[in-house]
Amino acid sequence: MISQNPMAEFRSECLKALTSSLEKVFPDRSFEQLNFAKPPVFEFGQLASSICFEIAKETCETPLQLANRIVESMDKAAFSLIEKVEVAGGGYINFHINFDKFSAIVIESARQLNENYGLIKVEKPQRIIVEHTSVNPVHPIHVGQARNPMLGDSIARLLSSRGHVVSRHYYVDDVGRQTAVLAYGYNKLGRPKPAEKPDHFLGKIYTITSCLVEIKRLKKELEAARALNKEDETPRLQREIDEWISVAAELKEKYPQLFDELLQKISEDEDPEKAINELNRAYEAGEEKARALIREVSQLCLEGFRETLTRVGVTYDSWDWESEFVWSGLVGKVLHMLKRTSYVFMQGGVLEFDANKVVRDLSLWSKLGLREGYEIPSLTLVRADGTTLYTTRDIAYTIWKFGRAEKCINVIGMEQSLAQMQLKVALYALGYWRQADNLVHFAYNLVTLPGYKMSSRRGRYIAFDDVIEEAIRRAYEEVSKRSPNLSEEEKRQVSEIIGIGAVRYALIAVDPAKPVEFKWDKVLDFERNSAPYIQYSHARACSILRKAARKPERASYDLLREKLEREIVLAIAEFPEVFIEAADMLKPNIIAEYANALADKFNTFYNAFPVIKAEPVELSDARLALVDAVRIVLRNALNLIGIFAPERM
RNA sequence: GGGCCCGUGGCCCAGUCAGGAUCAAGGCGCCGGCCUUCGGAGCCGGAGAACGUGGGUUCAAAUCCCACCGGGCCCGCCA
Repeated sequence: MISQNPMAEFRSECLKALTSSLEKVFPDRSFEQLNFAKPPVFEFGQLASSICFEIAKETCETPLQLANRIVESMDKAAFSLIEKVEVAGGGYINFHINFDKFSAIVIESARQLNENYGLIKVEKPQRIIVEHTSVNPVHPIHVGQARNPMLGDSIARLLSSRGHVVSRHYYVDDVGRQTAVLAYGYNKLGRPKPAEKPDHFLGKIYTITSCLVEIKRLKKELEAARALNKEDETPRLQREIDEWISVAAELKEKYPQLFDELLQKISEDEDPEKAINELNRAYEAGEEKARALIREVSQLCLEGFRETLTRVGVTYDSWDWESEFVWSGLVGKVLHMLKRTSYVFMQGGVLEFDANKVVRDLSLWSKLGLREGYEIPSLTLVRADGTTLYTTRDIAYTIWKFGRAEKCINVIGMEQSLAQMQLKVALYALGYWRQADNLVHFAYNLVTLPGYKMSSRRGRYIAFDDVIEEAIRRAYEEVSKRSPNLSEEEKRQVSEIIGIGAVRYALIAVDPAKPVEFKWDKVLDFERNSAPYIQYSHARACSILRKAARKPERASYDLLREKLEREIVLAIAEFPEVFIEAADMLKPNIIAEYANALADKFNTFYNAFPVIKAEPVELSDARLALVDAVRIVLRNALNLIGIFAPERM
């Protein structure tokens, strides 16, 4: 017998047993929603019901007496996967699995379904767009931002394995000030061909340009403040100038040649700030020269991103250029639609969206998870110079996405929660109720550096490429030390897999709501509770199977009597349910935890019992099959979070 | 000032949304063992926790409710 989801079979048998017994004991009462919990320890059985504590309130019996009556009236003859039912504690009903049967089903199911084991499909697949990464193409991706593609890609893998039709989108933010700043500096330099990875090269140009322009702007502001005798403004401005000057000193130190060149070229300009704003305006207007320049820079930067992300196993189905939505008139159309609602007003020359009025009129508080009466700030839609803002364009983009999917998941840092909420409110205001309900902001917390705050504008960050490089370097050292027999080629391949796995694992294993503190030793961990540890356990399993050099054809699963063996069988049986929860609740981290826990059990087993040399051969074969099943589940779990499972390492 | 998120042994972290049972699960570090088998990136044992504080709900609270304290983020004609 083969089962897609063995634990669900056992659960449904328990439910049937409990329900029919309850009907006998309480003919007049109906019971809805009977839940089973996993008992704290294996000896208490594998599923438990605490229903008696609830019913006891309505009767004069104690939970214990009730539990005894219910268990007594169960039809034991109908048990198949249930070995026995016991009353325990103050009135729990504990269901024990019949492992003689169950082990056979679980192990054979995992082995036969193989790469499909655990990946239960939904009944009604949806078209889902997962938008993730979307780093502005003005500097290399840094570790802080890298958490995004790791989470986004894992979510996409989970949903796709769940049977949904998933499309991975990268939203290229080429409209806006930052890109204009970079393009301005790049143009000043005469559009040089990068001699290094393009995003790293452009990152330097962006930071230096941004810094120089900022200093110039602040100095002008300071002069103006002095001229107008605004004494209260000057100290703040002076402080800001000082700070940027120290950033400039850092940059000059790091990139002397590039710095001097940009300083000289930018000094020639009377008002760089104005030039940048003009470039931004021209680009939004779709003017040819601006288009050519900004697209060239952005494309160049994205080449670098693509290289980085492909290396860690992240790819996209669509690269959506923000500018397209402006040029195609979609943003304008959406603005037009918004203007026709009663939720838009002019204030000081800018167009504002009154999100709060929408929330009040439509009573959206509970939908947005807010306290009733909370006032949500308004959103500026259009600048005084007629250019649009990020969130405005995002409204158009979101509507576009919903033309292609029923559900949209935006993987975006939690610092953008308010903007994402305003975006959602705008959809409600426009009458896109279904879409708004299906717009998910998958928020995650930051990656922090112990010493200082990461700031891409100040050029203070650790590039993701450097982290990957370092991870692979350390993995190589480790592999060379531990597996000197591997060929040079194999060592390189394996260290790439291990290094990248370690990084991916570190960035997704913690709850996304919590911040990750970036420490090299933590991210590049090769000990327990890490990708390398799980990969190692997988390689060990492969090694046993290789050494055995036979198929486990005479396995007698009822010989798997050890508690540890049964715990492993149980863990394997639970994998499909863990997967369903991870996919439906968007929780990639529980896959990481699960894989780690299974690897723990497997290593303990490995240490405690012989497999190949076990006697009799029926037991040896059963253990071999168990090892094979563990191998399959570890690999499937790792693959769900984008980590390869090597057979040797 | 308002909103959102987080607070679990020296450090990191699971469990909190769907409340349950013996010691609140792991990891790092620390102490002591295992070079006996199939890979020591491993295994076994030990010390170490008022689950931020105070109330409340419940037969039962790390988990739900209220208040407070501490930390982060946001409240821009940035993204």
